[in-house]
Amino acid sequence: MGIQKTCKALSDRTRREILDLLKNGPMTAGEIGMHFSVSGATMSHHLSILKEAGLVLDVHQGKYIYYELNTSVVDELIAWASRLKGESS
Amino acid sequence: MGIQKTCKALSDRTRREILDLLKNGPMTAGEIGMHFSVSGATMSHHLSILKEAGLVLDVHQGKYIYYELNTSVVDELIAWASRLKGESS
DNA sequence: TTTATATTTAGATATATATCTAAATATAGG
DNA sequence: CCTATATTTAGATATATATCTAAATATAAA
Repeated sequence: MGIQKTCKALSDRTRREILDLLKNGPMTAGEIGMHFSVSGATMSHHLSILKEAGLVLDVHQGKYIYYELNTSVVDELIAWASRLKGESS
Repeated sequence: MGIQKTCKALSDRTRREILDLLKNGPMTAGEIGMHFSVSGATMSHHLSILKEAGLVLDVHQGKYIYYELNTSVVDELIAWASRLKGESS
């Protein structure tokens, strides 16, 4: 958590695109991976960074792990950026 | 410009702190540098990345270069984050 | 023009990161 | 238990980045 991890997580294009995908609702790691031309291991790496940053939550469901967007951390980013402009939120 | 350069620029702690300093108004590269324990060359590097991202503007004034926060790029970041949540702005 | 100050650029280096393949772990179903 | 599928972890590698010192550029002032 924290703005450091949030910004680092967002500094990679693939990870931002993962978040864009998750706007439409939770997806399994495999489903997410199908949208990108990277190995499963690389996808797992990106997901773990997004999870560490709190930008996604993971829900274990049987054989699958569903990932979903965590908007509260997005709100924290917006709040940080707003303060830069001297605004309360 | 673009969200890629913006996020990369924000992914470094020193650069975020520079932006925080600039909330109080424009400062010269030297003044900014005095707040950090890095060389002038390193400070110049950070300022160039912030400038490339459009997060700061530079105003040459005689022997000095004043840097100031460019809030319009901060607005673009906020807009991008808001769209992640499915909001218009 | 010469000297001093402000800032950037060049070149080097150590650390961080994105990626891969191969192996390990977890769960489901026969 | 055994096999198949989903995902992660381990280890390797190439690129990117943050930092430094030294040199270059720009402007001001003597």
